Amino acid sequence: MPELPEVETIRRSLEPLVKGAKITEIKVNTPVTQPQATLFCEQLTKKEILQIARRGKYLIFYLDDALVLVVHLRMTGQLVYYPKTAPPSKHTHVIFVFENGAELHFTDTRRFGRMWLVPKTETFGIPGLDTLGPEPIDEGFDKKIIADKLARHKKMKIKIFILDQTIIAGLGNIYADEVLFASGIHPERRCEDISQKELAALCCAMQNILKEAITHRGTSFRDYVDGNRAKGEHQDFLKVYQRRDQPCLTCGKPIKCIKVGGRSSFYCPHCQK
DNA sequence: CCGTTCCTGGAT
DNA sequence: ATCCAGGAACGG
Repeated sequence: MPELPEVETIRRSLEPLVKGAKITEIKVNTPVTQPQATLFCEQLTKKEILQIARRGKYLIFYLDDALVLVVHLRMTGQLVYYPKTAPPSKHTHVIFVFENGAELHFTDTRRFGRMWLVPKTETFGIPGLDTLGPEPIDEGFDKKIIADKLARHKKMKIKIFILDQTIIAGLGNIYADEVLFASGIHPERRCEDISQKELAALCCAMQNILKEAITHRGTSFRDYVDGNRAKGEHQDFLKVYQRRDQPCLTCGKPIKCIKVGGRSSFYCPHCQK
């Protein structure tokens, strides 16, 4: 489940490989594109990749000719670069072939991932991308940016709040649990009960943990790999996620798992109030 | 604002 | 054979 650190790691691994690369051919095996395959391929052929950016969990490929390719990997999506032509796997949905013979494969077992080809304008015309909240690892991200939103969602559980991409961009289930543990906040606390001090701690934990996870090249729990198919290391540093019944690394009491908003939520009942 | 849906592979 | 994993869109 690529979240901000994983998507950023993919961006960093891919950009040096495809910057300046010219697309000579696109193969679409599954309808995961917008517009549909024929138009998608037609518009993308002969375009050059100028740079790759990221917003939240979205990858944004800037192309010449004022076109933008946006990719969301959702749960199991992968974007892998092959220096030479490579055989597609069972779940390879889109292949970009470059002038130098290299290929970029989009594979996604669960087919939740999506690609959009849009003109370069101020907004992308992609609802989830246009409404994204602030980047938690940007300079100047702090509690002032989200304090008003916290006040406007009094009854919302704090975990649901930080998972909401319109409030903060990039957190998913793994990092939401890790961030709440680091700030000593129970995932079911209501926004109205979060103090200013706790909000500051939460923002601080977000920046620290997401940056640390990027340093570790992301969390490879099952499917995630970067643009070179390399796994990350951050799974070795997780303190609560997937650690049900294991001792809390702070107090030694067993980690609990409950459902919050239908999502499994790991936390320490002693350290998180 | 909550629950359901999409989708497949792995666990039970 | 059935359940579960979860990001985001959608319906009530």
